[in-house]
Amino acid sequence: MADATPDMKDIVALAKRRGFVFPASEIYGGINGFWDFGPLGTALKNRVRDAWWRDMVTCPPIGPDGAPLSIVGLDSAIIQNPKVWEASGHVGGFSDPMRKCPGCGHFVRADHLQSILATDSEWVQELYEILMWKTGFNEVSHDHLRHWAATKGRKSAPNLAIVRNIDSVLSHIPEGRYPEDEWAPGHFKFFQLLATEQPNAPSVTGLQDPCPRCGAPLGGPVETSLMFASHTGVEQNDASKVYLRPETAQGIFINFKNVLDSTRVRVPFGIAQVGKAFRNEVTPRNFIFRGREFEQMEMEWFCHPDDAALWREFWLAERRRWWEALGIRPENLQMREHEKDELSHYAKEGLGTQDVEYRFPFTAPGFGELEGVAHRCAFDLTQHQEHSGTKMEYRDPVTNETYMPHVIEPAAGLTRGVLAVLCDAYTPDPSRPSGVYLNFAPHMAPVTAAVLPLTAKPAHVEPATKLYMALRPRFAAELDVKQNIGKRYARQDEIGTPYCFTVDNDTLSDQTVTVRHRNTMAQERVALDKVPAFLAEKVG
RNA sequence: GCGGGUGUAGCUCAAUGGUAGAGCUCCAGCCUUCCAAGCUGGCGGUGCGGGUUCGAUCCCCGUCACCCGCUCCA
Repeated sequence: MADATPDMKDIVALAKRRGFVFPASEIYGGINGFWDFGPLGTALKNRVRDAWWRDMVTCPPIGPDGAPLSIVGLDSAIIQNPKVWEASGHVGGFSDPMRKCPGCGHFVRADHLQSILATDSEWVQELYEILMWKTGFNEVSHDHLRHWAATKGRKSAPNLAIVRNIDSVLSHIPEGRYPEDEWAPGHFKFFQLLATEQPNAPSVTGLQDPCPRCGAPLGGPVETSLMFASHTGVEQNDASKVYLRPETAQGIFINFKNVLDSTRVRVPFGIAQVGKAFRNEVTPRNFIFRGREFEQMEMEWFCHPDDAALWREFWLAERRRWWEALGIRPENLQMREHEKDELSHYAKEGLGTQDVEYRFPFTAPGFGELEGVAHRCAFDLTQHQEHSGTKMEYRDPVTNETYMPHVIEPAAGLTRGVLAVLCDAYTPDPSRPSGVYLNFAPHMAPVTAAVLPLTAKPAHVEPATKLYMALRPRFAAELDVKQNIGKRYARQDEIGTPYCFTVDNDTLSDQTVTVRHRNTMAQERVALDKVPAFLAEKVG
């Protein structure tokens, strides 16, 4: 929508009502993080997927030098040898140690605790203000601390040790000036002191870390993992443990040599794959935007390290262009460079990552990720070479140079792509009976054409059936006979069918039908035998 | 994982500690020459599990799902 942002509730309701997306396992109460695609949702997803495959593998873009790129397809197993995920860094790194607060139940990432305390804690901010104002961070005053703990601190940090037991905590906080000391106010250790009642008690091992929200001493790190685990074979033990892939990319890297040896590709070239991936997200949210099972469209572009910058720029532009070609409004798309500290483990050393983002209704006015274009360097091939002992280096047949190729990875979310296309098409229109229509680009619409006899009389149904049979082999066509014409138009509006062909009495005399255009509701007449050509022109 | 909210038919909503209703949709039939029209008929429901009660959709507890806000998002 260029104007008002549509309501996500309405989109979810329409998606279910018309068979795009259903809650998974709905009759059993559903299951958090999973969704089922209905008939039209499947059709739409296939449209997006097929467009990607066509534009990546069947007919890849023309490269900077004017020659078509070389990209081949792959479909690897969802379950791989577990060593794949150790080598890729997912088993070790795809988990964040979390710490739980026994006081308020707050869950905080262990490695972010200091920065969260420094910037996102209400009670720390209060202390900052008091200490800044009173002493400029240079001095600890028991009077100030005592006053805060007895008043404001009771509300903002009720479980902080100094609030619960002022005298005991003050007794081990030295008073005075020590600007360079690590205990100085503003340093992490100072807040640890405030959170620790008896630092030397035998039952307590050193200083406590306070909860940013309530001040209670945080519990130890809890191991979490975003990896779905399963077992191969009927015996379930550590040796049989396997993982469902959290990304399709590794299937490509571990087949790098196979593809090289079995096809005639030469660097630079790409390997593309579409498939399911699984992540145990902490909080699945926002409809199908973040599910625990989702689908990816990933292409790994292997190139000479010296050319990585060139190809990165190429793919950044190309991928944004591609999303626009799906019919998504350009103003709802943006590119965003990742900050240094949000770069993935495999992209730390490279030229950075940029996302293609879409303005989803639930992120508006902000944007949410559709696709990431990452410079993975030689990280993955190097890791697999080390872990597997298989040489992954590439020997250029012309120059005889041997090197580890770098990888530019455009990794797109198919599931998110479907959501973006759906949201972008959703167009409320109070002036029409359905109140809404889906403004899909004609080539993306699940149903391209509906053939509608004006009445259910044989005189109308017979020519309509004939037309439908002519369209069926080439186009996603529907024949709908039942109900009055208005209801049928309304239904086609709601599922986003761009063209309806209606057979009426005039058809019988002059062999023409009306074409009803979805967006304008305008009608024009077209000869029966010209309908296939009409559609072919519209959907390419 | 935390806090708040919601949960009655496919959808929108009503009602009551005592047989759960309407409109629209959908299906069948009639009628109908272009935008959910009209007539007749039909399908279909209290998220799930406990508890209190003679009796629970309503009250209580738990659970599940969704929404909002946190948190998280290699």
